[in-house]
Parts: sequence; C-alpha cells; structure tokens
Amino acid sequence: MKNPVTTYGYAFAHNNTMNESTDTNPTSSGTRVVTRFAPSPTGFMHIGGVRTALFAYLYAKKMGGEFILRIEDTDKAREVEGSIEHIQESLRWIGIEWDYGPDKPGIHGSCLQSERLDLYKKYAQKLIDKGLAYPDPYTTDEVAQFREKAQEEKRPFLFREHRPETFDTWDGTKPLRFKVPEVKRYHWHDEVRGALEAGEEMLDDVILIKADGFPTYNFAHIVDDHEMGVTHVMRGEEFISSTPKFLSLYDALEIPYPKFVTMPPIMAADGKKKLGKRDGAKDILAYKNDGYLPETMLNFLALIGWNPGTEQELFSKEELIEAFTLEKIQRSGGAFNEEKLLWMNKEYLQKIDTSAYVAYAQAAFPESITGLPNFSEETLTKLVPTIQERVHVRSEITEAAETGEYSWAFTTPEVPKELLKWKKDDSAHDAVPRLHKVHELLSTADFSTPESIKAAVWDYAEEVGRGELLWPLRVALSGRERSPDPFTCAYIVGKDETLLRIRNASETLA
RNA sequence: GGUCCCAUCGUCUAACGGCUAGGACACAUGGUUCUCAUCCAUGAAAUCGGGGUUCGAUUCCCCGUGGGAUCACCA
Repeated sequence: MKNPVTTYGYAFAHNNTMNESTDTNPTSSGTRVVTRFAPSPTGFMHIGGVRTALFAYLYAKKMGGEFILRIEDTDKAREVEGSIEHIQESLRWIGIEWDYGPDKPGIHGSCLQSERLDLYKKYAQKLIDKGLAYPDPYTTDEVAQFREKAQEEKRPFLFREHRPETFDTWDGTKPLRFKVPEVKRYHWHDEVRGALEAGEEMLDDVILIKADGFPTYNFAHIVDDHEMGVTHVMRGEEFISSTPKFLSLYDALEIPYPKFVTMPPIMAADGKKKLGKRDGAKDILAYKNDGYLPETMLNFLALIGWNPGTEQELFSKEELIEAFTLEKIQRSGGAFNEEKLLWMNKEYLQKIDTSAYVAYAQAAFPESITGLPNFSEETLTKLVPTIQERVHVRSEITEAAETGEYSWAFTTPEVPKELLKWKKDDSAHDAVPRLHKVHELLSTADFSTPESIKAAVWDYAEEVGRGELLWPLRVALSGRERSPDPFTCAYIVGKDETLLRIRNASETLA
C-alpha cells in the first residue's frame, strides 16, 4: 500500500502491516493494556458516554496502558458540526486524557475513521478473496420489503435468507455484505458478565461497506480495534446481543478476540429506562455551566456502576486509577441520582480555596447584587465562607441572591421593627439599652476576625442572656430572620457599618 | 414477536454459602446554638414471588414476575 493520500498512512504506520498474522503485532500479543472510547460525532456527550469513556480510561491507566479516543465518523448524514471538538472538550473537562486521538495520531495512524477508508477496503478485499463477502444485489426498497414481510410473519428479518446464489464482482457501487460462513450458537466470556451466549438469529449477512464507500460500525470497529492493538473492548450492554455478529467477523478475518468488558447502563431518575438523550440526558458540559466541579463529575460518574468494595466514596482521579478494577464493575444498571450529585458537589466545593470560590460565587451573582453600593471583592471574600457552608451548586447562589439573602452584606438594610423583637415578645424596648451597650463595646473592638468581635461582646451577652442581645444585634446587622451569626455579619460589613446599623436599630425601636 | 441481559432500603451500593443484612444520599428525631447553616448522635427503611440443592441461601439451580437491551446502507 503505497497510496500517499490516505491519511492513516503516516510514515510509521506503513511498517505496521494490516494483514500480516496477528501474533507479529506486538500490541495484540503483548501484555500491555490498550482501551479505547469510540463515539460517533453526532452531538454532545451525555453522562452515559462519559462514564463509559471514564472506565476505559481508568482501566488503561491503572494497568499502565494506553487509552485511545477514536472518532467513528462513518455516517456523514448523522454527523453534527463541531461535535468532535465538543467530545474532546467534554472529556478534557473531567480530566480524561488520551494517548491517541483525533488531534493526536500515532503509530496506528489517524484516529478518525473517515481517514482510514483504504484500511477497511483492504480488509474487505481479504474477505472477498476468501469468498466471504459479496455485493448486495437488491435495491433498498427490495430489502425493505423483505423486512416488512418478515415482520408481518412475526419472525426476525434475516438477510441471509435472501442471499443470492451467485454474484458479480463488487464494484463499489453496491453495499458489500458479509457472507456468514457458519450459522451457529456463540459462547463467549465477558469480564463483567461472565459466560454469555447468543443464538443463530443474531448472525446475518451484515453490511461491511456501504454504497457510499464508508464502512459500517460492525466492520470498522473490529478492523480498527485490531489495528490499534486494543486489548479490552469496553462498551455498554447494548452491544451484547450483536456480539455473535462481531465474533463471526473476527473468525472470518482470523483476528483473535479482544477481552470484552460490558458496562452496566445508566438509568433515568425513575430507574425504569436507560438514560438516553431523549430521556433528558444532559450534555455533560451543561453540568459545567451549572457549576458542578469536574472533580465532582469524575468522582460521581466513577461510582455509577463501579465501587471499590470499601466504604470510601470520595476519590481523586489518582485514587480512582489506583482503586479501579474490572471485577468491581456492576452487572445491573444504576439510576442517576441528582440529589447525591448535589451532595458530592458541595463536598468538593467546600474544599476549594477562598479566592477560587470568590470567582465561582461572583459568576453567580445577578446584577441586583453586583450593582449594590458597597459591593466589592473584599467584602465578597469575607462573605464567601458562609456561602460555601450552605451551597451545593452555583444556581443556589443565584437563587439566594435574588431573594435578597446576601444583600445586607453590600448595602445597609432597612430593618422592620417587628423583626428586632426576639421570640416575638414585647421586650423590644429592652433591647435599646443593650444595643447602646454593645455599640459601645464594639466601637473599640478588634474587627480583624469574627472571633475577635465575639470576644468583645460575649461576656456581656452571657450577662444579659444571649438571645436577648444576640437576636436583635444579628437582625440589626442583617435585617433578616435567618442569617449567619452576628459576629460574622459584623466582620463582613466592617466596623463603621456595624456601628451605623446598631444605631439605626436603636432608633427604630425607640 | 424472536433473542439476550439484569434484579438487596425511595436512590447508589456492601456482604469467598455462615455474626443482628453494613455504609452513603435523601428523610425524621434529638443535641450544640440567638436564627439559618455547619457539626455530632439516634431512628425509620431492603434481599421481587414460588420451588429446589444444602446443616445453613441475598449468594448456587429451575420456573414465574418485573425491568432493560437488541433485531438499520446508526453507532
């Protein structure tokens, strides 16, 4: 193959012959683990896809092997502009890196199937030469009629029942079909499911190369997995039933089977059906926009369909790689639990440092907050720990901000008289002398931390009864029924503002 | 419809055939506390049904039931 145009034909790829016996191929006979994720570029990446990619990635890294990102762009009609970039962005976001990919061809050539067409033709020719492939003589309408008839008779449609006795040489204008050599029951081993089997009705004369010259998935993925030295084929359970088809192709091509690793499906929240795009599966990057951290998504996704068998639930990427094993992949499907995702995001959100959280929170604030007279990054920095303690995801910050939960930090609140009364009793007037006293104490207090403020007034609060002082003080500062404690409020707004608000409250009550 | 796969608290799940079926999320109660939040403690909550093998079954086998997947010139 001297064709200089083929894009899989990188100089070094020429040395890696595609039709020599497999045991001279170091990648397929060696012990090095190679896994791949092979999406078609038909839109965004959803949870299920990323999870499958993640497991393949984790296993490869665990074993010190390689992870390949291969784009299966053989259906130009379904291809969506920009999705190759989108897929890469999604994977990179949660920290999945690939050794070879669309942007990173390697010893096996391009990782775009559309750039490997000559390779599939070469393998197809092998089958033709063995008498195991032939051109489909029917029109699409004719095949459709066969199918309809089979459906009416309530039996599965099998093309091989219509296989012509003789056929012309394939000229590339018709689809090339596989002539399944032997219709039999297949038994195989799955690393997760164990012994699996399927019957004759799954075996058929599948299309190898379509009329447009592109290969089908059935054919292309086998060729590529072999060429790229993939040792473990990790994919969803939707491929179990078509595995006999693949197995018959491996046999015909004289390619050794890789190890099959079936991942459990991710179910929609009701746990009833598989989570798919039409069941509300979101673009993984939508979670990014919503304010979920990549650490959260990585950790959470890893735990859908896998667990280490210990009680640990929080894992860094490194810990996941270390702990990951095929044996612990589940057989049954799991629902995507958004509530637990929220909990986990909060766990990770509480670990990030204040300056990072300031940026995170600031992006969530609406104009009604950022436009406030005293809005500043300095004040926000002081406010952040109290937000961090409460919030699971960014949208909660926006919501809280819109209902005025943070406004007091950036503008002097108007405090209703009723609110200043603790326990709604009639002791409001008693609060006035207490507020005078605390004003006096705070005017000379150290405002460098909430604790130093607390130290300045605590003894007095104990003396008069904590609630009797702390409730009106806190409400005077925040203007809200619920808020952080008064010391934190005072610290956030600063000394001058604190003293001003105490005076305002005294006047309101007087 | 044919074929295949799966089955433990509401959810995610643990339990080489052997302690009282464990943990987490969510929920409830109590404690700390001026409120909210945090934190701590406690509680309620499960082996789909029926047979079989076994001294013993969540675990192994069979039948049911339920759910899922698949039967394209889609991957």
